[in-house]
Amino acid sequence: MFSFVLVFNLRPLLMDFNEKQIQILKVAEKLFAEIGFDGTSVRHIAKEADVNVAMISYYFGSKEKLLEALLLYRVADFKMELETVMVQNLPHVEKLDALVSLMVNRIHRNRRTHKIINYEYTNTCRQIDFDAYVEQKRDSLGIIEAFVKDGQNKGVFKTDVHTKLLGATVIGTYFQVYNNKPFYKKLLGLDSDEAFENYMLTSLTQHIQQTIKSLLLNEK
Amino acid sequence: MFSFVLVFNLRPLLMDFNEKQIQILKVAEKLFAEIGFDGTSVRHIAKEADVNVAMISYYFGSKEKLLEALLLYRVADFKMELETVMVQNLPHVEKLDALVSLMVNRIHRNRRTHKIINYEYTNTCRQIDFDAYVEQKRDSLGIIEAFVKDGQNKGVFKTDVHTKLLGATVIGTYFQVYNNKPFYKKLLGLDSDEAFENYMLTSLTQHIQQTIKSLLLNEK
DNA sequence: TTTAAATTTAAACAAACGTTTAATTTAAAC
DNA sequence: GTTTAAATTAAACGTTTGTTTAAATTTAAA
Repeated sequence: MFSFVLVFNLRPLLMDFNEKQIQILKVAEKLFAEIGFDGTSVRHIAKEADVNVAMISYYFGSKEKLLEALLLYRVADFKMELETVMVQNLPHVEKLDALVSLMVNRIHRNRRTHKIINYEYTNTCRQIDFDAYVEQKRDSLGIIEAFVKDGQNKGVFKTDVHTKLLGATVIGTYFQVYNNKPFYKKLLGLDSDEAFENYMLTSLTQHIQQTIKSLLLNEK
Repeated sequence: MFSFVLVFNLRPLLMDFNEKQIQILKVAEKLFAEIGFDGTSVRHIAKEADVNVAMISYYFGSKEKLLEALLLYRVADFKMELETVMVQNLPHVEKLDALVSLMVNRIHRNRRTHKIINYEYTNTCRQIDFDAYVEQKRDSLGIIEAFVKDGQNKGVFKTDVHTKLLGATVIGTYFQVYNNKPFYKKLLGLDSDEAFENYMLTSLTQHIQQTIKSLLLNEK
């Protein structure tokens, strides 16, 4: 009985999209991220996904609802499972590193959808539902805040920190580099997309870890 | 003879736009930033700027060239005059604060155009000239790098820092908050646009200063 | 006052847009 | 084999798009 209710509550999160629908969603994600929501035509999506134009309306209802479906499909994966790091019996310093690393990895994995959201979230004309995104964001920052407070109570973390802005520094640094890819590729001497990708997951991650640690840790 | 050549070289930077042209540019900047380049129609710009639609083609040639004119018009103001801070006879710590403060203020003043660039720079479909932007960015980072290196040589700054990524952390943190304005307004309990604006120029600036300082300064 | 150039306008242009239609094909159930 | 629903298609829908045209108006120099 209980599991029955559970299934129905999770249904919109499980999102039983069929193969063709997922195919469309993935192409839409790529194109929306690359050339923007308004810059991408449904015909372009249809062609790239190798389906008829009408299929988009048939499956999703409209272009806007396609975007909403994409958010529904992806935002579930935004969940960072910060708790799995939190419950580990690690020193605060290492926990902090693990936390930042997890954040960067998750954002990197979903960078396209994150980029779309960053573009569309403040667009007041559109009527897209961002509640799930906002909720995820709030949850993540809440867990971080609790962790920082705990560290502060135990005297490991500094207290004169804008805790609520730590997440902005992590994600912001990532996206400032990602959104200026050609510039940073040249600046950092990365001559291939693979080298850039690799840099994001090693040196950049390390820089962000270092940033957050030096903000929070009392000097030894 | 020499000044003659100089005038002609500076002409595209001086940008002798007339009042009506500037009126169009300002409206375009606002709309491009709010609803995107593709989301904004030339008729919308014309209506808001109270001019005939044809005036945009008449003055700028096309919608894309209007964007290029806007970049030309604004990017000149991106120049941060970091040198004026640099030549001051201040301790490195205070100079660092002044530097970050100047960066945030400049970015804030030009946030709309910066936002447009962040959206369009990686859009491969469009054929917009971003050379001036890239050059400004490179110059600014170059000056910062030199300053950091100087501080490191004098033993004031740490050496194990990703110097080339400092700018990304400053600008990235700013834009992560700015691009999620509704979210952060709620999170930070800012109930008006004025309160948000004020927060950006006080607490957020302070947070970024603190971030960069704790990355660079050796503990006393 | 005349003249020529610059500005402004309403209307029209073809192309592209998101969406719908109605006919056809596919696939599964009976 | 027939039936029924789902999937797929090409074509057409009415708008909106950026841009151009050609006429009208304004401006400023002659």
